[in-house]
Amino acid sequence: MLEMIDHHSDRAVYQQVADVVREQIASGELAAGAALPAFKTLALRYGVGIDVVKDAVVVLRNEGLLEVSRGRRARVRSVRAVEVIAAPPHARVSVRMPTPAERRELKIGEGIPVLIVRSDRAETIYAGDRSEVLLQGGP
Amino acid sequence: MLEMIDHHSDRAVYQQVADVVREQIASGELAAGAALPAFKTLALRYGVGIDVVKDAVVVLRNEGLLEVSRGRRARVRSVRAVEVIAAPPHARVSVRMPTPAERRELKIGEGIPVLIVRSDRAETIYAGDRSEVLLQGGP
DNA sequence: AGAGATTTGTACGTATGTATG
DNA sequence: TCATACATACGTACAAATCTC
Repeated sequence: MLEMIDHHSDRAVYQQVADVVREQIASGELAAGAALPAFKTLALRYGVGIDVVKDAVVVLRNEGLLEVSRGRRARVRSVRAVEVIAAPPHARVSVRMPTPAERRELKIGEGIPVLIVRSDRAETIYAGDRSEVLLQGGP
Repeated sequence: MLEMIDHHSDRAVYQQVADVVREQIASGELAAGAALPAFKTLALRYGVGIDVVKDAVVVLRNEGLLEVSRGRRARVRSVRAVEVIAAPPHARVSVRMPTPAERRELKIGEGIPVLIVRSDRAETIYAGDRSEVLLQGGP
């Protein structure tokens, strides 16, 4: 396993660790809901410090791939049921990361952006992992 | 200034530092394009370690509020010109964080999500800080 | 153009706190 | 109760990019 990490590469070691885990998620080797090995285990496996593993996990959490909470293993984020939002003609849809207040109110996890739908008067914000916008058109 | 950080609060110190800077950005005290003080300066100002400042900056970078690069001060991200994307009726719009490959190809900064527009056949991905989607109106 | 100072990035070490199982 | 596991926070050191003179 140690061959997978090159300490002399231009790419940072913690990014290399993130790359390996990201690929394992993409390939299905780590399925949705699966727990990662403990940080300490990963650190030993790849021959790096705990901090490096922690930094790699932060990267993947901020990509929306992992759910991390204290006291339990990091888990591959499950795909959530998506609610389809109907938007009227002339509505505009944009995206950004939520503020901490929005994350609390909408119960949005780390690494999940929000969808913002603006019509003539109203502006509504949706959790990006549970919503998608359907553009209604026609007469 | 030290009164702003409570080392005995339930809220983590690095989150408190992030809160202070976030509020300075929101209030305009730190304008778009403005450089933050050096990490070392902030650490002294708030009576915390360098790592705490670094962690706070990572939080704000991942919220899309700061641009950070080696050798130069962190800067408040400037609002970018937005290109309006016309989408046909029945197109669906969703959002997520980009993969590293997408970040490279579309030149997307840290903390910036992508907009995904799917019509019957095509799926197109746009940088979330430079694009918004407009539904073309009816007849 | 070049040298040196500044600043952030990365990596490792250590310790303590707190939630989970 | 107890062990496990992650979060936080202090420290140190060096590398690499940028800026200043």
